[in-house]
Order: sequence, then structure tokens, then C-alpha cells
Amino acid sequence: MTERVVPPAERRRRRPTKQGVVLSEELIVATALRLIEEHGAEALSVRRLGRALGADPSSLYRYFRHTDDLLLAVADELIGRTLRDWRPTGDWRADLRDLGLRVHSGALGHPRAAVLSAYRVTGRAHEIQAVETILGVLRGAGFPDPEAVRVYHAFVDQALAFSALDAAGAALPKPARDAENAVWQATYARLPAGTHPNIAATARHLVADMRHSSYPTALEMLLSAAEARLFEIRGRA
Amino acid sequence: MTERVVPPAERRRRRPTKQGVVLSEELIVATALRLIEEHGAEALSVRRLGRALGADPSSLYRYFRHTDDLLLAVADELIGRTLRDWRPTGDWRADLRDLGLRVHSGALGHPRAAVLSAYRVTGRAHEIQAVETILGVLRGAGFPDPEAVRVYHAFVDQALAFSALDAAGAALPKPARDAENAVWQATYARLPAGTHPNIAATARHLVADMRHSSYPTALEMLLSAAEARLFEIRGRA
DNA sequence: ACCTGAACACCGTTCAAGT
DNA sequence: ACCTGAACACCGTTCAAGT
Repeated sequence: MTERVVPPAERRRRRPTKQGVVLSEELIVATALRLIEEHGAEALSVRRLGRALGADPSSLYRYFRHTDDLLLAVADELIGRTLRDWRPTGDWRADLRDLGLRVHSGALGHPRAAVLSAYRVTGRAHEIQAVETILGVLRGAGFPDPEAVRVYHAFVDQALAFSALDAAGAALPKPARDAENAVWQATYARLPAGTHPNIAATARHLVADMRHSSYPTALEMLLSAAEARLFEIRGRA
Repeated sequence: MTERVVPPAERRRRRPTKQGVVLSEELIVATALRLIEEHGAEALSVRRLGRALGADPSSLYRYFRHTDDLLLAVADELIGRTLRDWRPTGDWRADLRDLGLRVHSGALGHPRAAVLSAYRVTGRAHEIQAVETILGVLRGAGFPDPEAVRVYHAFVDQALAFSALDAAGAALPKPARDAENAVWQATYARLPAGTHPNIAATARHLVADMRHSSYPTALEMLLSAAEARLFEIRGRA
């Protein structure tokens, strides 16, 4: 998506900004990531980023055509960090489980950036590598191409969707996060059996279960369904 | 979440605005929904809403403390519409499928409100009703309480997470949305088999499949896994 | 070649003044 | 009591001018 408007880095001659900083795509992405983590998603604006970098906001437009492009670059950097040095074991189910959990915990490590970028398609190097890898795992397991793509799509979107969901929770200010957790104790666990029989009967389990992410459960269910489908396909062949 | 800063409607005395409109929370929420529907997600700003209502933008601040509050009120209205007159059929799998798809398409109809509200636990009336209903469906199907809660949690979070994911896509400004769709054709479908064998082999399927939400597939997989688990439980009993 | 600074067309929100 | 209008502190983006 983002294309360099200038020749590759090593061929560029860059003048430092007034404040002595030599700009680069890498520096801009790293600074954007830092800004988001330190001051929240709303801290990322072209003007603030320029200030943080020691450069005029408008100078960033030769590195990124829009704010959106910058965001995609940040997203791709996160994917890269998450999948760096990951290797398949040959057990497709274990491999997908590991990939899903890695993406999820990577997102929780940078919750604010994850919330901003989890739902974007970047078309950039790290993302392409991830797509290639996951498709390889599924095709290697024996899924025919149309099925491999369907499972790929559901698997990836589920990983990204839960990552964003849980990252949003983790990105809440602590008082708000505590308040959300307290709702299950304070509201749900106190509903009378007369009006809310199902909640009352399961309140104990709700309080215990809702504290944790349901992603591991949902992931396991998706993998189970995929495995059942694979047996079906193999049985027919 | 939203609290009235003024007494209940029937006790208020309201002066019409210069353009003759009598403001109310209901009218503002309805107008906001219409604005989003007619002119896209980016059309909802306090200033545009004021213009659409025939009132000064600042007058809205006595009805909603922040834009956020307004969006939550819109979201609450949507939950109400989504679950209004929904009734279980007695077929637990069909019922959960229907509930999931309703939530998802409700979110897509109003993406901006959905993105903001999918991540929050409100403890409000509509939400409580939904929890009670879904738990009832699962317990009625024969899931023991701890299992019912686990499946409930995965089901609801999956519905909310995919709703937010797909709503976020729909909420993108049009140029970004178009660019996103084009990535599969323009970037992925052109990768050479030499370096990216799995993408090259499935490119045709990727272009066709990635256009649509994977939620129906992911939902069906979750339901299949839940059903398999139910058979297992029944077999043991 | 690269960065700057002004300009344009927008935002959300507050608050004293008007009716 | 309720709405208005000005003001404040921001946005993203473009482009001629400066170095």
C-alpha cells in the first residue's frame, strides 16, 4: 500500500531538520508506536508526531501519503515482531494454535496500537509472510485450496478480532477496567432467580470465567471444527 | 452510561430553536442514526448533527455530555432494535446462529456506534436480557452449567469481536475501504509462485473469499464444536 | 532534495450573553 | 430555562517558498 516516494534509504541524502533529526520511515514508525503506547491512541496525530520527532508535521508527507499509511506501517511492524523467528513444527493444529496465541499476546503487549491496526489489511512484507505461512500450514495438513482459504480467513479474522477486543479491554484506564470486572460481581451475581433464573444458576461460573479472555476457548473450538472437517475430507478421498 | 442533565421529558419546558425544532434525546439519537445511514459514518460530527437538526452544535451538550455518550445512546437503541421481538425456536443451534447473525448485521448497519460499544460491558437492561436469553438456550440444550458459561463466553465474545472487526472495516473512510479491497487483487494475486507458492496457488480463492466477512464461517465452526461437545457429554450421561 | 510555514477546511467543547 | 455565538485548542493536508 505505502510506496516510497524516494529512492531506497542508502541512496538518499537527507538534511537534518531544524532540530537536528534525520528522518526515516523506520524512525517515524518507531516514534509513532512509542507515542501510542505512552499517551494513548488519540495521541497519534501528524502534528504531535512531528513535534515528537522534532520536525515540521508536513515533512512526514514524503514518507507516508496519509495518516492511514503510517498506521498500516505501524501495524506491519507489530506483525513482524510477533512472527519473527517462528517456525512450523509439522503438526498443523499445534502450529495454528501457537500462531493464534502469539498474535493475541502480541496484541496485548501493545494494546493501543493493536486496537488501531488489528482490522487493517496492510499488503506489506510482514503481513504477506504471515499469510504465506498460514496457508502453507493448512495446505500441508491436506485442506483442499478452497477449504484452506476459508479456514485461513476464519482463523486470521478470529485471531485479529479477539486481539482487538481484548486489547481494547487492556487499554482502558485502570479504574474503568476495574469497574468492568466488577459488573459481574456487583450486577449479574445479584440478580434474583425469580426474574433471571439462568444467570442466577450460573453466577458463580460467570464471575470466575468472565475474568479471562475467551480466545483460547474460541480458538480451540475453531481448530476442533477444522479437524472434524479434515477427517471428513480424508474419509471421502 | 448516559445520564440526563435535565429532568424527565414530560416536565421540561423547551423553547424551539431558531429554526423551529424542539430538541429531545430521542430526536437527537434518531437524527444521528439517519445521518450515519444517509451520509456514511464520517458524517456524524457535533457540528453536522447540529446543522441537520436545525440547532446550534453547542445546544446538544445539555443532552449528551460527550460525543461518546451520544454514540452509546445510539448503540443502546441498536441493541434494543436487534433483540426486540426475538423469540427462541427450541432448536438451540439455529437460535444461536440467528442471534449471532442478528448482532453482526445490526453492527454493520451502524458501524461507528458498533465499534465504540462492542468493547464495553454495560450491565444495562438490554445486555442483561441478552445474557439471560443465551444462557437459557445453552442450558436448555443440555450443557452443564460450567460448560454453558464457557460456550456462552466464547459465543458472545466472538459475535462482539467480529462485529467490531467488520464494523471497523465498514467505518473506514471510503478511499481507505476501497484501497483495502484492492490489496488482494493488486498485491496478493500478483505474487510469484517462486517466492510465495501457497498464496500463488490460492490467489483466485483469496480474491473471492476475502471480500466477505468470515463471521458466518467462524460462527458455524464454533457451533459445530459446541455440538460435538454436547454429544460427548450426552454419551457420558 | 528536503524541510518549512502559511493557509484551508474542518473538528469537539466551553461559557458568557441573549431571549 | 434553553439556545446561541464566539472563542479555544485542536485536526489532516496542500503547496509555494526557503535552504
